Amino acid sequence: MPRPKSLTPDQIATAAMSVLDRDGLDGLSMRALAQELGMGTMSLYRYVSDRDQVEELVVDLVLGAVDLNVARGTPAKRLGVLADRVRVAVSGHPAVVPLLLTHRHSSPSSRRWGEAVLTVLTEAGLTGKRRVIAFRAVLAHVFGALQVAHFGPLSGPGTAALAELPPEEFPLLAETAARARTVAPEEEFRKGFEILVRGLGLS
Amino acid sequence: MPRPKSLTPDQIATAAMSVLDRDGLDGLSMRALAQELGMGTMSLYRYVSDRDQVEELVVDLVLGAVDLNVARGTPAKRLGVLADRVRVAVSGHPAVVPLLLTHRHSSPSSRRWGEAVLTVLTEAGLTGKRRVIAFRAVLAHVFGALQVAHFGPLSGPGTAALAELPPEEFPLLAETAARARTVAPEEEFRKGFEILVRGLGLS
DNA sequence: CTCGTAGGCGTGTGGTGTACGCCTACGAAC
DNA sequence: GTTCGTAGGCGTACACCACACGCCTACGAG
Repeated sequence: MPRPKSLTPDQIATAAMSVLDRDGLDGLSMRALAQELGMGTMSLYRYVSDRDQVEELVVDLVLGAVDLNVARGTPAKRLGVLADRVRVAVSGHPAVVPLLLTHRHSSPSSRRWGEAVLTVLTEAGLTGKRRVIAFRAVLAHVFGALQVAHFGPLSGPGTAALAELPPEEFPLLAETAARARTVAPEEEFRKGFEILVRGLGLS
Repeated sequence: MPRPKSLTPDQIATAAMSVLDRDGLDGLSMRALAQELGMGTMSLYRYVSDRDQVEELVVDLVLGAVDLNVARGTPAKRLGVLADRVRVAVSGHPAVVPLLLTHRHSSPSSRRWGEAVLTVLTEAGLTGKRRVIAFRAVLAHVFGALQVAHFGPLSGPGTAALAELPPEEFPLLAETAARARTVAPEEEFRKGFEILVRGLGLS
C-alpha cells in the first residue's frame, strides 16, 4: 500500500464548511473546494465520487456535533432539547440548511438523531402508525422551521416587505409581519416546536 | 405602441410547468423553456428579467389554483382545509416543491393564502406575538411536510433503505421505517397537520 | 533497487445563466 | 402611403459549472 491517503473525509467536510460559511451555497463548487484544500479540482475525485457526496459529508459534519444525550426530563422537554440542538448546530452554518433535507437519509449523524427522537417518542408510549405520523411530523416541523427561518427570517427583508403591503388587501399579513420583526429566531423556533409537542399529547 | 406583446406571464408559467412536469427541476432551463415556447433562448428575457422570475411565476401559478374560501367549520377544520388544498395543488406538480419556500414572499397567491390562514387564526382569538408564532408554525409545518414528503416519501427508496438498517444500532428507526411504507401521503399530511392544530389549542 | 499502486492533475466536453448587439416586424403619425 | 421609433426576437460570446479520461509521478513494500 504505497502513499497513504493524504486527505480524510473529515478534512474535506471541514474545508467545504469553510467555503460554505465564507461564500454561501452558491460559492461551494468543486473548484472552490479544491482551491481551499490547495489541490487541483480533479484530485478531489480521488476521495469523493460526486458533488453530492461532498454535501453529504458537510451535513454529516454539522449534525455530528449534535449531542444526543437527553436522559432527564419529560418527553416533551427531551424532544424540545433534541430539536433545539439541531437549530443551534445549524445556526452557525446557515448555508447548510438547504442541504439538510436532501441528505437526511444518507447521513449517519442524521440517522442517529432520528433514532434518538424515536426513542423519546417510544418511551412516551407511541407505537405503530401513530409513531410513524408523530416522527414525520417532528421531521417536517424541525426542517421546515429551519428552512422558513433561513429563507425568510422574521428580521429579514422578506418580512419587512410583507409589512409594507397595502392594508386594504392584506390587513392581517401586514400587521402580523410588522409585529414579527421583534421576535427572535430562537424564540420562534422554541415556541413553534412547543406547539407541535403539545399537539402530540406528551408532557 | 407597435407590436403588442405576444407572450403573457401566464403563458410563460404554463410552459415552464410543462417542462417541470416532464423533465423535473433539473430539466427546467432557460433554453428548455424557450424551446417549449418555440422561440430563441434570449427572447425570453424580453418578458422575464431572470430565471428566478420564471420560478416565481410557476409558484404563483400553482398556488393560484388554491381555493381560499373556507367560511364553514371550526377553526381547526378550516386551517386543515387550507393546508390540504396546498398539498393537493402541489401534488400534481411535485417538481415545484423545492421552489415554494424560496419564492414564498414574492408570489401574490402565496400572500393571499397567508392572509387566509391569518384570518382563521385571528377569528380563533389569536393576536400579537402568539399569532406570529402560530402563523410561522403553520408555515414551517406545511412547507416542511411537503418537502419531507417530496425528498423522502414514506413509500420511496430512502425509507426502504432505513428499514434495512442494522437493528442493533437503529432498532426503532428500522422498525418505524418498515411500518411507514404502508402510510399514504395524504394520511401522513392530514394527521401530521392535525397534531399541529391540536397544539395550537383550536377546536 | 525495483515496480505496482494510488495520488495528483491538465485537458476536454457538454451543460448552465445571461450580457450585448444586431436585424426586423410592426403600428402610429404625418 | 411613406416614414420612423419602438419593441420583438435572436445569435454570439463569456464565465462558470460538474465531471470523464488519461497522463505523469511519488511512494513504500518486496
